[in-house]
Amino acid sequence: MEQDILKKSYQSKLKKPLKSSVKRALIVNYFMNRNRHFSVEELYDEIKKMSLKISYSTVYRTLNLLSSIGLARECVFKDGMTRFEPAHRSRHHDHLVCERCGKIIEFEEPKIEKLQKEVARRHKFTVDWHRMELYGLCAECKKKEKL
Amino acid sequence: MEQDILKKSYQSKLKKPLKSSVKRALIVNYFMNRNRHFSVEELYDEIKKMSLKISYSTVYRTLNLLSSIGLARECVFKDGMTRFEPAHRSRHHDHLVCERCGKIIEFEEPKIEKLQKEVARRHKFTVDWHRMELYGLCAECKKKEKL
DNA sequence: TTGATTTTGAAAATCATTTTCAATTATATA
DNA sequence: TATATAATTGAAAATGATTTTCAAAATCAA
Ligand SMILES: [Mn+2]
Ligand SMILES: [Mn+2]
Ligand SMILES: [Zn+2]
Ligand SMILES: [Zn+2]
Repeated sequence: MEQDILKKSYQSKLKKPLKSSVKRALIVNYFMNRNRHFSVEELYDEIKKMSLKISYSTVYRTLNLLSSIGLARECVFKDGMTRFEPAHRSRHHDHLVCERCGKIIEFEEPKIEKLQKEVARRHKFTVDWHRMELYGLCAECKKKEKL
Repeated sequence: MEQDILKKSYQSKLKKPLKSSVKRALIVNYFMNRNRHFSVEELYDEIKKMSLKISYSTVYRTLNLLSSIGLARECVFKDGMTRFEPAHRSRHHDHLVCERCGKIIEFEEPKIEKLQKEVARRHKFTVDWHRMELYGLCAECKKKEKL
């Protein structure tokens, strides 16, 4: 099951034994089967909906764990809330964020990535990671706008 | 004095009269004479250093005011704290952020901006604003690294 | 089983920022 | 100049997402 991936990855990096647990299994399961961003609240509500007990502490702890071992990617958009996405489902990408409906569109643009490296080189800067977000109106919201 | 620019701009947009005030003058004065980002704490400390009384409420209020009428630009980097910069001192640009020493380098890269527009068009998305930050090590920190 | 260690959740803490509200101040007008 | 009106201020409380604390519950190795 999914917890094994976690255990292996976790123990190899943090050398602390992991005990298996029902709560963590739930969270990891939700996580592994998502292929897009989700907020902490979204995950929390989903588990609550199945009438299962869970606390925010545990949710945050587990998500941070996944993040610390590189299984989860974190993004913080304009609204300031942390969202997570499984790193194994997609490689690096950037985001278009609709300020009306909140939709998040992912995109890759290798030409931009290349130019970013060029900018860094020009400043003798070593880039570890970056974020790029374009905010505005998505096609649907623009359509509604016109009525 | 500087408050006049503010008053004119503010009243034309928010049609509420602005009374002049010593505290606001201090903040606006600091703001207008900076040509790079500063944190709220930085400004607050600076005014305190001149042994002048000021409260964070007033600092936040005034900075938000400058922001709301477009005189200030806000950026929130990885650390989650809001920084401000005077909009009249420079046009749009993006940032390199050193994760070691906190240095912030500004850059413009028109080729990237053009490609961003292209991405947006491809998704029928209308971009209002964007942010792009490259995080890593600056040249100086890299040098120290090697010792 | 036992004993050691990890996990959990409720409640408290954090921390930047905002809000509240009563007191102070500026400004327009009489 | 005095007064009325409206804006400004700051202390303290509120906010809200996230983290921490800590005692109780669960897991696991021997
Ligand atoms: Mn994404
Ligand atoms: Mn800048
Ligand atoms: Zn939309
Ligand atoms: Zn540096």
